Amino acid sequence: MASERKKDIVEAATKSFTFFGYKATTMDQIAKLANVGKGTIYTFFKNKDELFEDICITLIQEMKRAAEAVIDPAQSFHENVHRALFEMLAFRTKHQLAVKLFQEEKEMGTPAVTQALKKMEDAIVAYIAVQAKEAMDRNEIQQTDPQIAAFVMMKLYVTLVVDWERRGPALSKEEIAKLFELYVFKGLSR
Amino acid sequence: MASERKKDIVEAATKSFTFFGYKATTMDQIAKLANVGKGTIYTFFKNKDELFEDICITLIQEMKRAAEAVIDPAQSFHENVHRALFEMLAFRTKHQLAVKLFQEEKEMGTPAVTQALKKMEDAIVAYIAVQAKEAMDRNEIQQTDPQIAAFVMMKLYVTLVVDWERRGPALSKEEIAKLFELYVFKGLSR
DNA sequence: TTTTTGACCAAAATAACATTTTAGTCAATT
DNA sequence: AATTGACTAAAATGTTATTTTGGTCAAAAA
Repeated sequence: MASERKKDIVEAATKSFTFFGYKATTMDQIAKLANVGKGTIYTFFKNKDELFEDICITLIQEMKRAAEAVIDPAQSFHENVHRALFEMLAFRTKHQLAVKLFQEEKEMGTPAVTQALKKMEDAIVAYIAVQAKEAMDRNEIQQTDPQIAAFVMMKLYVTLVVDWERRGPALSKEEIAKLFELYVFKGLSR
Repeated sequence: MASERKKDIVEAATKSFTFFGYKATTMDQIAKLANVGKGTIYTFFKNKDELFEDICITLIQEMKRAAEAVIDPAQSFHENVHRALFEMLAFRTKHQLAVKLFQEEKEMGTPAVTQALKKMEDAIVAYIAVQAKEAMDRNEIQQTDPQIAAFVMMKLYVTLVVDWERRGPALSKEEIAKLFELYVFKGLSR
């Protein structure tokens, strides 16, 4: 089993990316944190970017797994969106990496980070789109472009969770869930 | 009537800000474009930033006027939002200044521009919030936080008009109106 | 042999310094 | 009283020197 070291490296790198961001994390730092010679990192990963991408892919997978753990195909799309939403709100407080990357993207615009976030966005939107399409085929929700529906949901999530904080007091999980339901499912019409 | 010159200056500055953005526009350039000595600008405006703010305030006022020209208090909130939305989509193609500032903000992060856009956002959200509040009081739409409702509408507008272009083909005015109605008023539920 | 290592190197980032550009002033001009 | 453009200090930009960092590889360790 050669990859106890690989695990150490990935763990150290994840910690460092989470605390300092992509740019401020050096390969020497990762090596030191992992108690490994720098060269060892390069036996597992071609370069810094590939190591970073590997970690991002893991993050996406974990998000997916977390969502799938609460989604019940027997339940309605509406109910599952609610469950997944709460799961993501909980996930967020645990996995600070995405939060840190979001921040680095906005205030430094590091290319590798921009690219990584784009991929995450793609994965999330694609995932929601599939669920939405299925719900439409089951005639559970209105017929509309599933890609756009997924994109709008993701953006609304960011709007309520991240953007709103700059205008008013941060919203509680319950408030976010209520508002998400209002705008995505019910609409303002009476 | 001393202010034929002031008008020239404001016109020249508006043109330059629109074509080159805030940072790439110099006071010398504005003076030359307006056929005016540079000092003259400073008899009307304390500094570059104040001149810029003045122009931004005018833009906000024009947007407000354009919206109010199509809004009919006798009509429903729903109908008025539809009208205002179309007016804004038309307005956008005319007044390229906001578009240019949006771009400069995203790719350069010029502080003065960030601040100006924040003010525009505030003005727009405040305006929509008042309309939404009135509609709620008339029991025309669901009771909810009008500030958040306004914020969500503005963000949805940006999502559909600007952000979506990076994922799929730009949406037509009609498509945008349909989607806006779907998510704000009707909701996905059947 | 295979895996690990850290001194080593080229390239990139940063700092230090020189040069140019620009916002804003004001004495002279109209 | 209004206008101007040469002028200045400060900011931006360009240039060069210095340091940092990603990535390599011959040697050491396993």
